[in-house]
Amino acid sequence: MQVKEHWLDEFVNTVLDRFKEHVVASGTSISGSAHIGNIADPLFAHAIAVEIRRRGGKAVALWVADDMDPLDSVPPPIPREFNRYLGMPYVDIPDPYKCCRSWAEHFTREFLDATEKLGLDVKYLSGAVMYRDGTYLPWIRMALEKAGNIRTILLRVSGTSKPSDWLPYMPVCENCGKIGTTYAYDFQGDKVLYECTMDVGYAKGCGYRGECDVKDGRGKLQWRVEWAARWAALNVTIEPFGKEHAAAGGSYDTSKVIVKDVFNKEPPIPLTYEHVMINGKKMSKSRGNIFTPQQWFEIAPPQALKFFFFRVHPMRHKDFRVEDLPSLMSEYERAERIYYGFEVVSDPKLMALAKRSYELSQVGEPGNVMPIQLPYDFAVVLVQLYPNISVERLLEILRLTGHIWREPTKEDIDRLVTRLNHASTWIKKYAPEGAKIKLLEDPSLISNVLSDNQKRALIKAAELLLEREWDVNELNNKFFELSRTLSLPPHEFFEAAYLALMGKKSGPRLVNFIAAMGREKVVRYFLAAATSAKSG
RNA sequence: GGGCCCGUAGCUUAGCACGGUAGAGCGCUCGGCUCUUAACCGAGUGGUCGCGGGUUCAAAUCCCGCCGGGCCCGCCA
Repeated sequence: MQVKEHWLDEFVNTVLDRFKEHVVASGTSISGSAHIGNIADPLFAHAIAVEIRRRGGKAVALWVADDMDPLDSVPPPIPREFNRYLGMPYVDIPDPYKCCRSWAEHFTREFLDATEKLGLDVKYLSGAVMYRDGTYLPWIRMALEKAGNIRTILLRVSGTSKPSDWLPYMPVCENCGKIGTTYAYDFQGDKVLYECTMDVGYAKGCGYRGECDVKDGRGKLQWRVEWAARWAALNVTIEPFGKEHAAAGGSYDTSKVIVKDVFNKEPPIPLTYEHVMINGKKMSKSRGNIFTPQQWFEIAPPQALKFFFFRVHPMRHKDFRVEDLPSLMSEYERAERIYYGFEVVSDPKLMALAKRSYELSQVGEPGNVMPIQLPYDFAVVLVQLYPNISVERLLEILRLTGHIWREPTKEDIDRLVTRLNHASTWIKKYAPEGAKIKLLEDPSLISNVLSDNQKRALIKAAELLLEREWDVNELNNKFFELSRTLSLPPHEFFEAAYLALMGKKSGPRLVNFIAAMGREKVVRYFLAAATSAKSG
């Protein structure tokens, strides 16, 4: 039986069967801060291109910023004053954060910053620039000439009926600057006649009538025509896109007919994917219900975000729950161990898939030696026990716990420190209560669940702690001795200690915990838990 | 009105294109590490594969129909 290939490799098999040279396009609307789901487009485009090249084909990956689109809602936290720009193209709207020349530039930079961190080698193109520099010009002219044909296609494929004078071009209104509200009804040569009279819900036309020269780049093609024009202009052969475009009668269905019948070119091979949801709900820029790559990079490395996408088939639903990040991270760490042969999986298929998912998730080539791992969930405990832990102390602990199996390099140490920072941010911003190490407010309340023997042990332990500062291993031995002296099974002593401190039966290694808390404070907790029952 | 995806152990899921004894991880339980405690190791535990039909010697897998969950298109991109 043949080993099942990773879905990406299977996809590349099918595209290489068609031809050996490819242009892989992707595109994103610049409607605000991107969310992690928007990364799928350039991520897949890049990975496909890399794999085609690896197999001896030719491929380039593109990412187009759809920056001529009209603003149709102002996403939080951008102030409501920006409602006055509704209907205008993103390139003409000021930057809400005032650091860039325009809205488009700001959010494009933000997006490119994320693709760079993810190591995505995608060629950046701007829609607005392509309208200005003539890239789209031949296709705009053709679309105007064959507008009747396009109207027929829209009606037949998507059931959208347009008036008989409708043209697939949206000029920017010279008077009010809006692009979403203009209606182009006639043209002579490159001059398009329009009236700014449309009411599109989020914006209303100003009533101005004018004309616009398509060579000036002050306008855009209607989306489904634009998409087809982009394929034609850039010779796109492959494009990943979200399933909203893939529905029957949706934009892919329509654009593929337009590109064939109107532009006389072939549509790209699609790779459709399901959207990423957050906490079981759809991410929506306009509702502000998003998780951004920037937020991701505060709590986890870029490789893990890539892994999130590559580990499952793109058509599967993916739900990101930030409180479950540690389990995603441990899956990633496991894939890393499998990749480097430190862990063996009995099923060769699973093993191959884990390796390949790991490999695809790297930024650049994977290193020769496995990085020293600090499991995310362990990091979460460490940062809570030792909020300001030094590198020396960290290495000492990791040596004790067996995580360090070779001399750490500078890169290893950087990764470990980054991991601690990530874990610490995660704890502060997103951790569920269960992951937090929290001391009891009133340890005396716990006394009624403790046995007399457990209370005696806590008192003895408190006395021990008062004696002097102990070495952690020494203290650990003392705790075992103490339990035996009282004929108390050691685990009952430890349970009592955790109950007294946090109201739970287990916790991080007790002696470390005590060292982090400070012994005086621990003594107070132990005594309170052990004594108050008699008085109350 | 139309389309897509998902439903497999308490949880997360692999397997489904090409039918052949349901497989992991987490959790849980127990044990080990002459002393263990949110770190390490081992074992055990656990599934009417959403439901009902059909095809077949044989169905988680193929076909039809339902149910439940989610998303999308039909307005704009």
